[in-house]
Amino acid sequence: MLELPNVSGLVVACDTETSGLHVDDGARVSAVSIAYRHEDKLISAAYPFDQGALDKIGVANSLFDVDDNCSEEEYVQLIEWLGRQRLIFHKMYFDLQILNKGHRKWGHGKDLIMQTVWDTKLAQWVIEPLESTGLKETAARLWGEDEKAEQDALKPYLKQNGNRFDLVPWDVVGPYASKDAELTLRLYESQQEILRLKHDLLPHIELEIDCARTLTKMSYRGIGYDVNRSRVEGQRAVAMMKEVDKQIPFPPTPVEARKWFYEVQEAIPHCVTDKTRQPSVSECCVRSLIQQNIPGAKMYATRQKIMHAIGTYYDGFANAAGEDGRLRTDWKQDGTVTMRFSSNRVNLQALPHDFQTEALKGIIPPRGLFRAEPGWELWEFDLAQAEARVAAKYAGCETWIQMFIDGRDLHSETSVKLFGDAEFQNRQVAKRANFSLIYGVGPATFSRSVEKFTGIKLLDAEAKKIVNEWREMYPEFPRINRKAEQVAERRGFVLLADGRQRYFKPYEEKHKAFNAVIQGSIAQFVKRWMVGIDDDERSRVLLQIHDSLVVEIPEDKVDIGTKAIMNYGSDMATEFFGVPMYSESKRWK
DNA sequence: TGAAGGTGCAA
DNA sequence: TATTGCACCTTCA
Repeated sequence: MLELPNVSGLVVACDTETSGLHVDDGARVSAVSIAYRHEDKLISAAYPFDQGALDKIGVANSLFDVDDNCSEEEYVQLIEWLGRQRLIFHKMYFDLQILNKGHRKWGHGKDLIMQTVWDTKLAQWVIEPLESTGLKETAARLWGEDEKAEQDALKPYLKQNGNRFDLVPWDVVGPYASKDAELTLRLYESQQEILRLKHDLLPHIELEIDCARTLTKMSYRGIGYDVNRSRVEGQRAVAMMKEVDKQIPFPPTPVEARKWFYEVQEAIPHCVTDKTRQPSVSECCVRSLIQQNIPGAKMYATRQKIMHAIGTYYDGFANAAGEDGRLRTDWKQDGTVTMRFSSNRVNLQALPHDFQTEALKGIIPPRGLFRAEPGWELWEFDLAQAEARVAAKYAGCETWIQMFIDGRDLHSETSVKLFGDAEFQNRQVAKRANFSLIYGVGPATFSRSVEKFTGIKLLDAEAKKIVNEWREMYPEFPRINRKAEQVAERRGFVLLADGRQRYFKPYEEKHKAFNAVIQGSIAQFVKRWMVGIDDDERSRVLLQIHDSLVVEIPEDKVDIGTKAIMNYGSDMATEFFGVPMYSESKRWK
């Protein structure tokens, strides 16, 4: 059995080595290392449990190629012992998921969320937001630790094994394996020292750690997805695409499309590509080709939509789903400049609205393939007009604030002021103006935004006129944009609603400072909302989509549950931002 | 075969 | 001077 002190409540830094990067791609524990202080000594140890994987390779090469992995009993002993300590990880989100899945052969998954008290990666991100938060990079920066010996020793093995740490023999990695747990413990201790002086950072770290707990639970859960149906609908989409291709008078690739549209048909390019400045065949450009009655344009646009849906959703999601038929995104919590989370592996923060897949007639749209747990329902909660309300507050725009207090319609009123009425199209343009001009955009970008979202083409003079009139109507926004830019320039950061600092890199453009305040403040709020409503019995948060939350609620508690979540969000947001905020809900089905 | 570019999705 | 984020496909070195 392993030699572990028979005590509880020790601060233990823990690190896992694994066979991959995501549980649904088969990642499991291959080794566990720990570091702690006991009786004034720093003790560290590393235990292999599935290292070298002799049974995978199948053949022992020499008398010394023995299986030096620890036993199943020792695995259980270690996990139970960890369950009695106070744990620290450098990215708890990852290790907790791995430990919750357990060993490749033995299982013994254990949820250690409540035992986890600190995350050195999250803390490091809050303390030094512009530096790398990698463990080795941070150690090198703080203490001049050099990892060269380790790199040199492991490189040939990793190269041979496709970067699989778990396939490197234990006699090679073993000596280095406990290093990360040791570094994590030392980093924790140094962070505690720093926070004694910068104690105002602690609440921000605690919020991030709370979020990590919820994000970890969200990843344990995943979200129900109808994998079989996804494949069936995907096949129907493929058949549909083949039919479409028959009607396209050129091989349906971007290069051939470009040739056909702009050389053979001599169409007028609507816009050019970013880097190479070629005539573009993107959706907005093809829309202009359709208006020019260029043959093949309509069908090419349809093809692009269908192909994107197949690759990203119907096939992509089906391939990424876990064995339990649930989709698990890989949440990235730190590192975004916006303070937002991001969704990786499968991007569940960019699910198409049904109107995007209207070209796929008779095929179930991607959102229709998500499934609630039997006895539960899926609901989405969002903050209505969050950016406009928060921006009005920080710009000090009384006109807007009063509208929100009175419950009047912002876009209609802007439309009336700009165009004399709130007819559908005018209101749409006014809405785009309100969305984009609060951040100080110019006529060109405004015009593009209007065209993208409404299909309405404005003449340059018209766009310029609207922008100028809008700025005169709501002068608080141009002013606050200039002010925010100056603050960012002078201090190197702007403050968000909760006091979190959003730093700018030296070379970073500062004109986006006001945008950063609004986006960042909303992100910080939604973190609190998410953490506050997450509960395994009454309302499980499954997704966070920047200003909205997708939540699973028991059928018999839907009425109280949805009301409670909305009231909680509305009240907390109104208090948080000091302007009337409210949340809306709609069922996902 | 990997990087870069283009495209499309979300907020 | 809108901003930010991610995945898939094609092209090209």
